[in-house]
Amino acid sequence: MTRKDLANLMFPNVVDTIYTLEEKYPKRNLEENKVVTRYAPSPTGFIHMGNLLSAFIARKIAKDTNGIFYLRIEDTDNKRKVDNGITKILQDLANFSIIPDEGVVEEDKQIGNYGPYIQSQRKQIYDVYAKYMIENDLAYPCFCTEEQLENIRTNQEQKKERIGYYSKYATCRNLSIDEAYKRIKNNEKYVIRLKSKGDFDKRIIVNDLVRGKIIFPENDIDHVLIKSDGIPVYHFAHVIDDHLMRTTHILRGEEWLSSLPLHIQLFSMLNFEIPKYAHLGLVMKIDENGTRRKLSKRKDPESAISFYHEKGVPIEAVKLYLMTIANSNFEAFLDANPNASIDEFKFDFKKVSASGTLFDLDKLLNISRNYISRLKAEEVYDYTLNWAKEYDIEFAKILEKYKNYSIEIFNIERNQKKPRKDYETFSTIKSQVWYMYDEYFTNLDYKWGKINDKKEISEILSTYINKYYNEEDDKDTWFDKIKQLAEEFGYCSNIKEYKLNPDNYKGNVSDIATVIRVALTTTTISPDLYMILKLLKENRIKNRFNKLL
RNA sequence: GGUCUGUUGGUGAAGCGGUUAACACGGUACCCUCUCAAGGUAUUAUACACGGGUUCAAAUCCCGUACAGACUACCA
Repeated sequence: MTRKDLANLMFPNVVDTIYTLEEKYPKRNLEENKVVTRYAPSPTGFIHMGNLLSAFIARKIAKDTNGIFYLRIEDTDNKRKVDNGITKILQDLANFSIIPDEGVVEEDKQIGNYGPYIQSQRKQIYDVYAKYMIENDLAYPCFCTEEQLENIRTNQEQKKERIGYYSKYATCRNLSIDEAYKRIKNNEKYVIRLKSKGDFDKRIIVNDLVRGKIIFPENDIDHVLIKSDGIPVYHFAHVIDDHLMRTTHILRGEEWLSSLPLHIQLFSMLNFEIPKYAHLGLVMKIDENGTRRKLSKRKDPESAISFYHEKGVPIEAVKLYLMTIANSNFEAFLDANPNASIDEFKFDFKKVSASGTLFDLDKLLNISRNYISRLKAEEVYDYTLNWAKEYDIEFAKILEKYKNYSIEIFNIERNQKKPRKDYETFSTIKSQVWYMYDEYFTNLDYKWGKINDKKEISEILSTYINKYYNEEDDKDTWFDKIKQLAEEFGYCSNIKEYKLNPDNYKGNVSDIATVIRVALTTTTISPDLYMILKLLKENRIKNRFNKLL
């Protein structure tokens, strides 16, 4: 019995060889500096912030060099698969205009010459390499049961030894070929393990694009390569896929750093060229008890992309935020080039923070606020309407009914060098403009300011509307009249003067303006009162005043 | 237990052997002002985890400690 016999028994149907695969998936015909990256998620539900960040960067560096960004689906774990997993991923990506050049582009559509791009469809390919490794004594079948492995583990824990299947603990590595052959013939369950030649006392130096040189002990653990169901584990699939798909740069989270020695070892054993690696810091959050921890898909709603959709944060703002945490000099770049797009910014690995970034919702919302402030009123209208259609139908109907009027509302103090920044997200807009719509102007709760005497309020309002109000007035005329109104009631029309001699007056012009403001909006806080009067027009102003007279 | 990574003001974060240790968000005050927002000005924050070394010089290099995180699965 030879290794070849054993390999044939284990893989009777393999037709390709490692050489024919090299021909099928040849080196990409790209210039030297062009980068091939990928995003390789598992279809386990929505995309997590941290993953989105790495997808975002992967696409960015591919685009920066006119290279290729592709999408591969890593679905080797059946237990964690969810329904429509691929569609969900595609949707989230599309929302952020992260469109793959190659790979999986629809639930059941793949493009490109390096496929299939779904791991569950690549079994024949993995088998070729597994067979090769068996033949060449680089891997072996292991028949250990769960209990046996458990025993090894507890044994090691007791002796305070390193945990894992290695050297003297790796009993199956010494099984004879005949024995293994016989047991497989007998239909015994087995996995295929790496036959590691690594020495834990020796060091290897690996290079990471964001962390620089890292020194590791060599890997001496006989990791599982192929599970008992015949499906490879991540490590094996990663090495084969990224080689065959000719990925040049691997971007992934820091959680993979520890397995890098294994991956490098695998690349070398298979004579693959080693790609460049960049391990990104994890996206963290502060826990209730004040400690930092990885942003969790399960526990933290803000880790879901949909959270921002629901909140009405513009996607562009999320992208700007991601870029600022991806490259620390992006903010400075934006400062210097306020109108530049993200595409014009060059990503630089040297500017990636190695420590985990704390996810900062305030910062994101601030970016959102700034972004919205730079939009045109029509754009604000469109975005808000889209948001409302999904989350506030009633408001959506009102927006549609009063389209032009709404745009004028959104336009208040917008067309100026420094526009107002009071809309944080699209979901907060309604609470800031509701009073401009008569439909919402019911069940009112007036919050008066300094002047709260009903009689005085009535007198001020009726005097204003009868004696001073004129729809045609320009802003200066309007304000002059407000001043006159103030004087008439014994309030100072000049605030500076009032501040000098407060005792000579009942109050100042702002108190009078506030009465009008509250009568129209119920609140002392609003945008430019002149614009509000302009938009409401005479009849509606009178109606609102009459409610109080 | 083992391996690796990280630690700069309230937060994010520059800095890579010589700096008054940037900048942004936030906080505070004042100015502007019909309110608010914005804007302007100023201000704030005891900021380089700790202890050793190397050096004329260390936030920056080395070692140790502490803390945090990741990995240590037939999950990715």
